[in-house]
Amino acid sequence: MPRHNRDDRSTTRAIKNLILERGLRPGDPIPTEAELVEEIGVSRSSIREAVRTLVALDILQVRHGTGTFVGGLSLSPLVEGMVFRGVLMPGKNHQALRDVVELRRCLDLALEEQIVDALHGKDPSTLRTEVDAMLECAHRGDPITTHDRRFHLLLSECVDNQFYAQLVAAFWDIHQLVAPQLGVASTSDLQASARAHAGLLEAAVAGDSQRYREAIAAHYEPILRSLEAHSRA
Amino acid sequence: MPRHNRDDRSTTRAIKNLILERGLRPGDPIPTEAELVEEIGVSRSSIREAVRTLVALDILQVRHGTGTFVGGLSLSPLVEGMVFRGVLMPGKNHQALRDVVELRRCLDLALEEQIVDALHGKDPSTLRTEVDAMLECAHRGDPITTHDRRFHLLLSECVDNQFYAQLVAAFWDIHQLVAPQLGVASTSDLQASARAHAGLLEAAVAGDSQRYREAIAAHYEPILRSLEAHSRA
DNA sequence: GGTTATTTGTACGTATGTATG
DNA sequence: CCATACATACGTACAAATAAC
Repeated sequence: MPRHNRDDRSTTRAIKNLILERGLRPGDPIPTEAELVEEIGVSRSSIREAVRTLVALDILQVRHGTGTFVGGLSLSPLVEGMVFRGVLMPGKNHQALRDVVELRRCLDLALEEQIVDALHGKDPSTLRTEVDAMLECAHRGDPITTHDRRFHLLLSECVDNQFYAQLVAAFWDIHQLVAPQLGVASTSDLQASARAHAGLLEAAVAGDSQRYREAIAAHYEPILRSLEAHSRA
Repeated sequence: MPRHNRDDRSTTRAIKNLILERGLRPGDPIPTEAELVEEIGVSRSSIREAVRTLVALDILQVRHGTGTFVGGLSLSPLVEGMVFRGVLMPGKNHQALRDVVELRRCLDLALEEQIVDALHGKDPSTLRTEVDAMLECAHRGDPITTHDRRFHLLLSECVDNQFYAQLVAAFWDIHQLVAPQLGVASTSDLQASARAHAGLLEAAVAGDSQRYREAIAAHYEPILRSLEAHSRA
């Protein structure tokens, strides 16, 4: 009496259905592998392969020796895939990275109005803190990556769209993971970048849309220039 | 002499490195499982679990009885993850789907200039064909999904950004896969949607940015209205 | 068209590493 | 430190799909 599980798609479906039927939420534990074997009716190998698939999609998380849990449903698979694309296809001079940066810039411009509206006359201390830290780091020649990321994350939260915030984080991660191929940024680039972030915040709290759009251009100028330089090489 | 492969991360890395070192491209075959066992030095189970991970990310593709190949590096993992998010988190009235649609609209508006520039005075037959087919289908009350998708794909190719085109395709797929929860669209909605696409094309070939932006609004109006209706329910 | 070799899919058993109490 | 529960890894055998002869 052979089974007809063509591939692991049916097993992954079964696990996803199990999550839905029981109303599990991110962080909740799912049955152990042995229990899944019984409930779904396939071998342990198949369960494990299906779990791998769902872990890759951040639908599940596995803690060795502890158990398996519902994942964060983040955009991490997007990041991993795009990073690999970036290193696999360096053709046409980092076209993949350029595409990501261009799209980041487009989205920033498209949501300028919402962000300026949200920040006009506010000057939240969280954003200010990150900007000050960036200026300080750049002055010392230290990398500003952690503050840079937090700044953009905080900024993205001004828009009432969780998907947008996740995309911003994903784009930032992709950029950061692929950028090392371009070589390290100079101290002057660091300082210019820090000042660009300061300019973004200033313009937003001032409610100056025009200046905010110019600050976006200033923010991406060193990155795109670096990409241009590598295009000619 | 125990091995120190902590998890499948090292095995997936090994396979990815293999692809990079040999300069393989999407569609190229990679070694068989048995060969990978020898070359990487882990068991077949581990190889298979790593392959599952990479298949989920569309870095690999497996054909039963034939072999394993480099995948299309598409955004399919983004689609699968977001779709599951949409069905798992119906809270706040389809917030996830609304976020995706809103972002689609933002991107369309942000790239309006590039698309209008590319199409001004052109009126390409490929786009015209899809629009005519949509109008015809809507008139008969048939779904316009396939032509709708092709139209947006063709439109996205006017922008010189492969990532944008992939995102458009992914957003469309997410929308299409989650939307059935909202119930079927009426015939009048279908016809309105078909006319909206026609309006997009007309405005673009006329080089009329203002009208194009209005057409974008008309395009998303029925969708957002449907989402609103379900929010109040 | 049928046979066979190749390759992936499934199942099972066993031993080991890891976290919890 | 020990015992328990769980995930990790390995090896083997067989089933199913595909391709080539």
